[in-house]
Amino acid sequence: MIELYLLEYLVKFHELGNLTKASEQLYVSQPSLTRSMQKIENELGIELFNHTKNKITFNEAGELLVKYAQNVLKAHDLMIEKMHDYKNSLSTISIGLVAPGPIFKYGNFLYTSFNLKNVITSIKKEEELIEELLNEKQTIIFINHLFDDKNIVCKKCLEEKLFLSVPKSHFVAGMKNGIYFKDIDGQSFLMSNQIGSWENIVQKHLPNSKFFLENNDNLKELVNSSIIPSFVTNITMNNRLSDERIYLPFLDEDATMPFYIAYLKKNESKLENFLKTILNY
Amino acid sequence: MIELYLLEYLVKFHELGNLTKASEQLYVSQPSLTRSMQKIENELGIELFNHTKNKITFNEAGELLVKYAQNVLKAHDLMIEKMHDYKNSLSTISIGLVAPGPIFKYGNFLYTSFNLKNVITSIKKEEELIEELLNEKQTIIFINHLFDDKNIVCKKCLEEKLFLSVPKSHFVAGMKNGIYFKDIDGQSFLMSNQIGSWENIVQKHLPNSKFFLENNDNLKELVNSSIIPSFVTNITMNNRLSDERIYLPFLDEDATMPFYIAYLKKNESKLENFLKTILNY
DNA sequence: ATCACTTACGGGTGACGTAAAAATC
DNA sequence: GATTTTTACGTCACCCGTAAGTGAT
Repeated sequence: MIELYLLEYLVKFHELGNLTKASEQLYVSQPSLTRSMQKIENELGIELFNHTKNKITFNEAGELLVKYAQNVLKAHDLMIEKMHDYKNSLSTISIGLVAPGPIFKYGNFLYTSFNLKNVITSIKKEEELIEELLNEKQTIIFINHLFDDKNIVCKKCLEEKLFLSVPKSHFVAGMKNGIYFKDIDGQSFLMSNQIGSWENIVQKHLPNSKFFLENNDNLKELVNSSIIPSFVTNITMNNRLSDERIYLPFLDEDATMPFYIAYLKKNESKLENFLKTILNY
Repeated sequence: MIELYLLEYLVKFHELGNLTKASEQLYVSQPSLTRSMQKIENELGIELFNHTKNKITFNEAGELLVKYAQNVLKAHDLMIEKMHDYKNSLSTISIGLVAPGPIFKYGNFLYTSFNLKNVITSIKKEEELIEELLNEKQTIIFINHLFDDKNIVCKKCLEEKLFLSVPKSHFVAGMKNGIYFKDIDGQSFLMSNQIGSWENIVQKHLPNSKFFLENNDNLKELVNSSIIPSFVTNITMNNRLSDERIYLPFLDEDATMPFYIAYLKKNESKLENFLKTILNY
């Protein structure tokens, strides 16, 4: 058996054409390379090089060996790469959501509950999330309805409630008990472009309104410097409170969005810490 | 870099399911295998096994690694095999002949002149041999005519002369000076089935004769126990002489067959010993 | 004189085997 | 009690680096 380190030396020597240069790149001494090449020749019992007094070059057999040695090293490197990928996948968790609320609420716990390097979150339709959970493309999903399946655990974990955010000067600012969608239909709104299933709800109940979609990075700043109404929820409110604005709860039933957490039964033990944390929260 | 011996241990362990059995087949101690498996785990930084107190089994990552490790070992084995094939080809010489005479005459020198494991001889038509020599499918060919080519060396080396072999009772047995083909046309003959270009000659000059073709293994015995005429040559005569028979030279010009040895100029140095031996013989 | 390869020599890492312990069946 | 894995420990192989040697440019 010709060990990989020898094949590595051989290929590097072939690449650079002389032992001295190869030894520098391999961080070994040059005599060590001489010995290694001799060792390969002895082990195979085939002359691989033309040895002259101060020059060593590959003969036909040596060139042939290099070709195959490269394949062996490639196979080894692929193995290492795939195992690292696998390891990475073990420390990666995929969270799927119908709306971003649960991430705002629970995001921090993901990192404290696991030894995670990567958290992948994606907002998708409920049916798609369920399919991906069953295919193990998602580890945890947050959906709006109870889903019953023998392989899945699904529990209610959260209610997100919608609030209207208006400047104090707005004509509805005095309605402290809350308002209904119909009271403000036709107005224009600043709104996040990543709200998932909330989008259906506001468009259904505010059919005559216009929405200025912004990504989350810009939204808060825009809202604070504008008199246009916008939305917050009980979850996002902590981050977005502004003294200049009044926050009025929507009183419609649809303005309360339930979240159900779902995961594969077989992952229950892995997720134990996280589940304990969020369900008691 | 995970060295091949570790991968070999891993795969054998996977194959046999426990370290003790694997250690027996690998001719190492069992603790050595324990250490090796730990070493792989450490090097990859991934848990590969379920360690219980007296049982160690592969987990998902371990199974994955085995798959890739098998590929690496396969690549290594292929490399070794191909290099051995190459080595073997270096110690193989192909001799092509238009007729078997030169092999009878020089065969032994092939083995004493080279470090040969394999000598491949084949009897073919002259044109085919020349083409194969140019394609390097033949190392040396023996043909009946001088062939001129800038890459080829071609020299006369041998004359083979045909003799009739008849029982003492045969009607031509008294013609001590020799005979002509025409004197015995119409007779039946025992003859080797591997005579190459001699076949054309006897069939041309003995158009009314019948030939019983036998392989060389059987021929001598058959001839000795029969009264049927047969052939020998100055080369094969040494092996086939029988007191019961008379050997008469054919006097026709065609009964003397010249042989020319031909080989590629670039191989001259490799063949030096052999050439020196046979050309002076 | 410099460069490139080889040989010689001494040192340290690490892979090995033996022995013993721990745990399961 | 037998089997299997793991830990402990001492030994030895072998791979390495330094230094010196040999030719070639």
